[in-house]
Amino acid sequence: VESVEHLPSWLLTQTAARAGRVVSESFATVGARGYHYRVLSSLADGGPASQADLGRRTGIHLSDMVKALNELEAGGYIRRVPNPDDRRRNIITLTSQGTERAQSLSLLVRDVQQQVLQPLDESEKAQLTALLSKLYQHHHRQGFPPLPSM
Amino acid sequence: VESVEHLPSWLLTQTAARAGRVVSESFATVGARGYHYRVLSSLADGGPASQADLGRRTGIHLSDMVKALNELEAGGYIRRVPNPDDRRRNIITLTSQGTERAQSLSLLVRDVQQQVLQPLDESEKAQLTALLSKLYQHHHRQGFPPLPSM
DNA sequence: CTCATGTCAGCTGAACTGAGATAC
DNA sequence: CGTATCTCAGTTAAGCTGACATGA
Repeated sequence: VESVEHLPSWLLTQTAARAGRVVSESFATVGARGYHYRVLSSLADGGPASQADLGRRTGIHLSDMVKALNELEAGGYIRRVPNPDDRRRNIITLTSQGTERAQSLSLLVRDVQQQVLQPLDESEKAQLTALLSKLYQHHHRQGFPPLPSM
Repeated sequence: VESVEHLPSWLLTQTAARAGRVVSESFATVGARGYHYRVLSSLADGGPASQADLGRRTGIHLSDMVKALNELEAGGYIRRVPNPDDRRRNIITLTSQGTERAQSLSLLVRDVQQQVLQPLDESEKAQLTALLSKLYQHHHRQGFPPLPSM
């Protein structure tokens, strides 16, 4: 039995837990959650979309998407408009408040990134991002289902 | 607002979620959980300990440790013996079944590692482990409290 | 009929919080 | 006294499952 602390999966989940905690705490100070940021930035980045599309873009389950959008709608950050071309769907759009919110949360995240990755120099940060990206791409595409709504 | 998919913290939590899921599913097939493995391997690796010490070694909270040990004790994998030198403490020891269990779970994890890290070659795996280890060490020691029981 | 969409209620493992009893 | 250990009850965000009604 080898030491747990050298297992990549252990290190991965532990550092992720740290990072997630720091991000969550940071979001909590302004009354937001991770899902809010992901949805808002996806809308700002990729434009209006249906809820199902948003789920695919962000990796958030449809059922969770409903909840997140309820909260964002209550806060005045997004609007749900029925899609006339397909009456099953809503078109989710950012309000002006939502655009501002997306920007301020984005700044928040940028600060937190530096906090989490502080012990790494620039080339190491790039390395880590590249490696994680490789893993993410691989598991996202092949071998595993495209995540939500399956 | 930049794309979420290039943020290290996003990649970190997403890949960790994948890894965690694969590990969990693998454990579930033999009726175990992540906490079980961490506790058993810590005992096999570092020898008998009090519950609080185990918590520090594994990064598991004291309250969760109680639950995990209850389950492991019910399965016959560990024993709780009162410490005569300090009657607040228990001495947690592995049974022979627990030793076997630690080994079999360890093999399971080894397979899962390869599954998760499959897209990376050997030097990339080593890089990733080194980078994560650096982050883990940093956040474990300085800046953040030593995790459980604080 | 099949499939996609949106909604709702609930579950899980992991991490964490707070309170209390006991013993150092 | 303060501190450490163990236990128990509860909370959170994230990810996930199943069921259902509606419409393409």
